[in-house]
Amino acid sequence: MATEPKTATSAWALVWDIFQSDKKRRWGLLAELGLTPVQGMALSSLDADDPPTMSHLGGQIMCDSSTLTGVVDRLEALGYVERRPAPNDRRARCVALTDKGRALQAELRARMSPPPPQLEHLTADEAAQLHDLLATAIARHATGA
Amino acid sequence: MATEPKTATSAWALVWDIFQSDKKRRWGLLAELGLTPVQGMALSSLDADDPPTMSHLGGQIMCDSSTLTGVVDRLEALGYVERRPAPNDRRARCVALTDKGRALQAELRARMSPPPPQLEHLTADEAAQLHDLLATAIARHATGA
DNA sequence: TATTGTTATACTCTATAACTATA
DNA sequence: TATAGTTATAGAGTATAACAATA
Repeated sequence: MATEPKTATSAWALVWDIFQSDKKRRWGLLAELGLTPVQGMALSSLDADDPPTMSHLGGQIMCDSSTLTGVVDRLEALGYVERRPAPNDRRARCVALTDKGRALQAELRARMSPPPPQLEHLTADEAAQLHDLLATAIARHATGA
Repeated sequence: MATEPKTATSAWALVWDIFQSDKKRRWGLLAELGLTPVQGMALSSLDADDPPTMSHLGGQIMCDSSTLTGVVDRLEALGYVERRPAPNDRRARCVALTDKGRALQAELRARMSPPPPQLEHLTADEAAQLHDLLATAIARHATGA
């Protein structure tokens, strides 16, 4: 296009480009740990101090309850999580990390946290600006401002 | 954490949060159009003027050749693409959009392009700053600067 | 009656290995 | 020999419907 728009829409398109170009690295990391993408999402979203119920976890990772049954079955077979009765509802079951699962979660988070190479090319000031803009957007959205 | 870091890493974590919170909308859009996530990626990455070969398309959307065979089979059965012989290599086949596929691609791109609600809360100036920072990062990475 | 989770079923995605046709 | 694409096979993700236990 002749004139660059520079709107929220065009900025989002750039975010997409960066996300897409980083996909190979992320998938490779998961594969090295022997996890599928959904297993990685489930594992990294588990709160060690507050094990969610199946339905709560399903809501977090946008996963059907019948799908989640299979996913958690496999994570349990791998020894990363275990199902426990829920305290307040005898129908529900909580998904709790095992020690092995906690260790893998830490490893996963550590390896996933580095930004893609594009963002490494920003100066410290520029990175702080980027952080502030995003934090501002999120905060305004949260407060409905 | 007590002190906010404001680095490229923390900025990337915020991008993740926004991406995650927008997932439901994106998946819903695809479902409304009767497409799976991979089908959506394939369709939206096809260049109408320059149909890629199977292997080129597979590289773009990070998809194994045998997986892609099935994906393209289904897109072809739905009438969105058609396989054509490649001009220079009698082994290869190009994946070309049909008229129906071009229309769906336009619809898909139009519906996917709006930014998530968080970014709508930025002013025009802030959005332009965000665009510039991301464009700078991408440009420096591309030129190895 | 409604909700939580599982099972049954069917389809899609995914990768590995073997294969055909072409380079 | 190497590469492009398909097929066969097996496992994992996905959703719908039916179901049992509990709220």
